[in-house]
Amino acid sequence: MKCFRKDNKKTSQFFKAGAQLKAVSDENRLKIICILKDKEECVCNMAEYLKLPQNLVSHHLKVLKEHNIVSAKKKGLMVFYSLNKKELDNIIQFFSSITNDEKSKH
Amino acid sequence: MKCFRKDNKKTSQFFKAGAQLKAVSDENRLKIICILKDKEECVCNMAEYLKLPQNLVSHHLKVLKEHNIVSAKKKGLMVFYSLNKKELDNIIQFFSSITNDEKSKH
DNA sequence: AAACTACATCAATACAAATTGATATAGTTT
DNA sequence: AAACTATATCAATTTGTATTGATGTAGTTT
Repeated sequence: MKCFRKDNKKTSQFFKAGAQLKAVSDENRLKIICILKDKEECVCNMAEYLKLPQNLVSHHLKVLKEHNIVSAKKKGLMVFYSLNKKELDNIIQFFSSITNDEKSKH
Repeated sequence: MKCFRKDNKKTSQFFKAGAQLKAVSDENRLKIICILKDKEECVCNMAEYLKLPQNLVSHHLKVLKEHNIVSAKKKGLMVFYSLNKKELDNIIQFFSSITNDEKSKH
């Protein structure tokens, strides 16, 4: 299996891709991504939309930020989050690449 | 947030999509998908490729099967698994759809 | 039918992640 | 500066999931 023969624990492309997919595969984080689809938004609004406590939303945003899926910028008291579309595209592309073999493209 | 206002727990599209993404976002399961990318394979070969115990591979295959990502067919003693590419495409499409807003297509 | 092979299941364990509640911090308003 | 607001962090708890080891089962070979 040449596609993962020399994998080495945490450095494997599969480990990294899995971690990013995992970051994205939580129900609440998917909803956050949906909220941020076409606008930036502050934490308190998202908490209201999602009907979730503020600290929980903060936590999920932290996870997304750690995986470079969202960015934050502070404006006064509030912190506005936005999507890093490029990173999302990368995730989609990696996933597509390992699921679509060449042979089936005819 | 009209995109999830009427969500009802386990029936939400976000819950379902999250569950499927979760099924796919495990390192070993990504490797299994990679193995099955362009051929079907039996459990014992996959276990050897992955250097994982057979029962663990069986477990991961079960998770993938529960989410309709792989199919199994028995041939004699062996069980051959194959990818359900259509389901994978669905996952990719759902994910693409919530991440790519219309406005950005100009 | 006994021994063997490939796979699945089950119970136990270990590990990781989501959620909650309490508190801290930074900036704002009065 | 005191009170307030928005957010982040921390510790504790709960929940979920991966992994392991032992055992069961179906089909095969001798």
